[in-house]
Amino acid sequence: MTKTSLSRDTLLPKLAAHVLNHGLGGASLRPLAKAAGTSDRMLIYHFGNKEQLVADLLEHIAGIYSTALDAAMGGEKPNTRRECFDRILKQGRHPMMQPFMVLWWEIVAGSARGVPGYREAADAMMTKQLAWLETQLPEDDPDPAGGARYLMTLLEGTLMLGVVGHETTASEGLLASDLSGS
Amino acid sequence: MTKTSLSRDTLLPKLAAHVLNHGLGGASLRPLAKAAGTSDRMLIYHFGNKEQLVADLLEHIAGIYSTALDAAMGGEKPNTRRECFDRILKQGRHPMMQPFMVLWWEIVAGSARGVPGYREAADAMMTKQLAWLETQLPEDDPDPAGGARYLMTLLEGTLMLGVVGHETTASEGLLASDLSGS
DNA sequence: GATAATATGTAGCGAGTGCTACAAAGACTG
DNA sequence: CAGTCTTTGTAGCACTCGCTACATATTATC
Repeated sequence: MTKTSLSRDTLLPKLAAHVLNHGLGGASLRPLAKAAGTSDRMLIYHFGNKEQLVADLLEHIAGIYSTALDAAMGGEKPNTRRECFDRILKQGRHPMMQPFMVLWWEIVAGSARGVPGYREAADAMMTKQLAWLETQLPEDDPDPAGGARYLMTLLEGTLMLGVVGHETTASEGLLASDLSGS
Repeated sequence: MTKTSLSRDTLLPKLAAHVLNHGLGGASLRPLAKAAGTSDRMLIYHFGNKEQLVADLLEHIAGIYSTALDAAMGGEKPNTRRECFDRILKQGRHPMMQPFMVLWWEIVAGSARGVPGYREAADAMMTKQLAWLETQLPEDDPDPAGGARYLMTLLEGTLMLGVVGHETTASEGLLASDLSGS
């Protein structure tokens, strides 16, 4: 088991990197294997079949995201929800985050379609992000749990509109009036 | 041209029906052809290649959606934005709408990934829906354009959280306090 | 009715898919 | 050293993919 799981854990980061750049649904064994410096034969050997590979990969990516969020924690807290929203939105739109965002929408779509493993990964990532968002709210926020969910709803809606080419007027003009308090 | 486009127009509804039930990205020519009562050979003949077929299909589906929205228009207007939000959310979560919603997230994901044709379709559908949403706002709404965008952001965020298994606490608790005025 | 344009069926190509059978090399254990 | 177990390479299978060559109907035009 030690050797096997060690190999799997060695493979997963490289596979995840490839998936972040080329997508998850369209990925096939041979390109994945080449990206990880091995063969399709060995991927099946280590993961059993492709469905399991995808499931493990999703779990691994959720883990990456989780640790990234943990690393992003800390620093001075914002003073208002609006400030919190803007800060996170800016981070979400950062070019560095784009491969992850693209993959995120693919995961959402797979979750909606019922592709095995996708919903679990999406749920895990969303739960983690909600917990993280709670810690990012202003110190004096009257309802951190509810506020995090409200902000997340607004955030994801805004990001989605951006993906679709409606980042401009989307929520910009409106948030000034509605994002103040709870 | 007449015969050709007539055949194309005959095919498109059946193709769209199949795509709504089985997805767009994973659809391949032979199953599509069988669903439309023809052959892969003829699909290529009528559309040139698969990319063009997908583009035409997306445009056709956007058209379907547009007319569906037009048909849904009318009726008494809601009295508050909150009422408007609830009504549309309920409609969006209706089982009858689910195939369309599933496809919608696939289109969003394709748009994010840059798949040819997806972004245009997503943009068209979103633009149409925003225009429709403006007409659905309360008569006395102080800022219909902005309000539609705000509601759309909230709506799409809520629907996305639902797809991912977070429909419960998502925005429910919060909307009471924040959705009142402009 | 000859000719041409349009429409459709049959068969298949080359590439890619997930996955497996077989064999062999290496490592570990008695 | 013999025997066993883990890891890996090679080759290939049965299948699907988008697409095309070729032949043949069907229809329109002169």
